[in-house]
Amino acid sequence: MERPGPQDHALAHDSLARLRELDALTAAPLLLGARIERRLPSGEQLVARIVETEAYLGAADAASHAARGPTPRNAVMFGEGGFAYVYFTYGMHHCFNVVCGARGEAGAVLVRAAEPLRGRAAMAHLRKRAPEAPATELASGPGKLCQALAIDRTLNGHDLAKEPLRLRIDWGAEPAGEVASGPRVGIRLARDLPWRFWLRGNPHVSR
DNA sequence: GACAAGATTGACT
DNA sequence: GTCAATCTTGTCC
Repeated sequence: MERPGPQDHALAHDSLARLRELDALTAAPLLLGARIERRLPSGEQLVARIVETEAYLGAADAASHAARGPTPRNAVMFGEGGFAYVYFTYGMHHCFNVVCGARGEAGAVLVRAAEPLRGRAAMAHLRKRAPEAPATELASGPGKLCQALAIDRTLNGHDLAKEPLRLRIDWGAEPAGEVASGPRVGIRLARDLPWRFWLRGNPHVSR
């Protein structure tokens, strides 16, 4: 492969363009191993590697926010792939999703857990944990991940090819480990669908 | 305008 | 294992 250079940004953008061609169910396992890069207002760069995802579709998925059509909250899910869908829930937590599919079709991949690669001390601070807190406590759940990476609703609809929140996907990479799947967590409807994916044995996976 | 539920987490028995 | 915290959103009146 080419070494990183001026085309780096363009390549990153192209890699996200592929998300517009994939539905969330196809993309969810493929996003395992992808990197989230978050630039804090201070300039510090945080990096984490995705280890757990869940797929949410549109009308065909009763558990999805988009199951009953567009609303102000889920509008981003109906847009084109490669953008962030961030929502607030339980009065205190945010959840970060990667929108998938073409404009008009609803779908997103919930990023449930990630492995901190860079900026662990800053993540611990954002999580209100001691600097020496175990890395497995920092982003091992959707709410924790958003707290550790300072992701909130101001990033809803954000283009993930751009600062300050970027997603880097190496589509050609070998799977980062054995991919396991099972029922999604925390939902009431459609609990039988095995649309949750994780890297088996990875200690940063939730629960 | 009222109200129930929620793609969670952390503390506690 | 159980449970409270906390508030936005969607739905129904």
